[in-house]
Amino acid sequence: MKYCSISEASAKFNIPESTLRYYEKKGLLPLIERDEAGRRLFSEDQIALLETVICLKNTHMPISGIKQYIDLVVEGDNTIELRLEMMKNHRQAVLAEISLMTESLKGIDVKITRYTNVPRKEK
Amino acid sequence: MKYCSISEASAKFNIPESTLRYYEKKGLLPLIERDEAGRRLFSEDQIALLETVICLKNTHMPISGIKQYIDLVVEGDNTIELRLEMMKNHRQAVLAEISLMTESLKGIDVKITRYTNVPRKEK
DNA sequence: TGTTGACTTAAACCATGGTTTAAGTCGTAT
DNA sequence: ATACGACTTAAACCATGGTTTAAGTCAACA
Repeated sequence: MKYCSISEASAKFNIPESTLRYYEKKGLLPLIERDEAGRRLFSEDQIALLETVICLKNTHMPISGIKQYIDLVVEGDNTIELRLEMMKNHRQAVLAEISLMTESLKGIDVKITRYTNVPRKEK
Repeated sequence: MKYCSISEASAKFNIPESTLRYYEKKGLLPLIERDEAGRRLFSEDQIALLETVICLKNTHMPISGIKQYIDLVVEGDNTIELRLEMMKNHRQAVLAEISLMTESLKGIDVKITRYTNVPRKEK
């Protein structure tokens, strides 16, 4: 296995090192190994987990929710049902949010149209 | 013109009264009239403006940005170009965010598929 | 050997977006 | 008259999601 340092992980995902440390402290990145000097070593599994964390973060799952999910992952295969439920629920929430944004975007487009077609002295 | 009270506005958009007061204080709802007793009166124009505020909020424009926009609206017709620019920029930001969410949703769907097809004792 | 750069920690700090509280003022129904 | 519900204010409070700071350790290079 290849390991990477915090600076490499930071560069890879374009996330500040401070944020990665914060995530670890919050339990989003458990089981991170250290070298003899106490420096974090991200295994490939950790990187994959980080990718999942980022995916959940991008879809606006709160940190507490991500932690719940990660805790289930760590707990092992007998939590797969629960994880499935979580992901299904989250999926619905994400779809709802995308719908709301898409709907609200229409209001913005109306303004763009209106402001574009303002033909001199007309409201 | 019809006017409505804060409780009516609150009910209409399903937004707490405290939030409406907060928005007014932040400059998102300027020029709100009062009755003799000092109570807010939302005119139809104010309600329309509030609808815009909500639309921008739903698409994650920060309060500072919404205030900028509202300030331009209040300033009058000579700011239409600027408003158009703002809305165009915001539109791009919203599209980018929707893209990111949609893309990240794929990662979630992969998990759902994986967890759904876990056929007994297989990783 | 010493100084530089990458890392560590805990704790303090910050911005954002509200929500809650406390104290008070009205208008109206009893 | 009074008591109730709807409203007002300013200020305090809160959660979320980080970021920054201060002080220290370590490896490697000059």
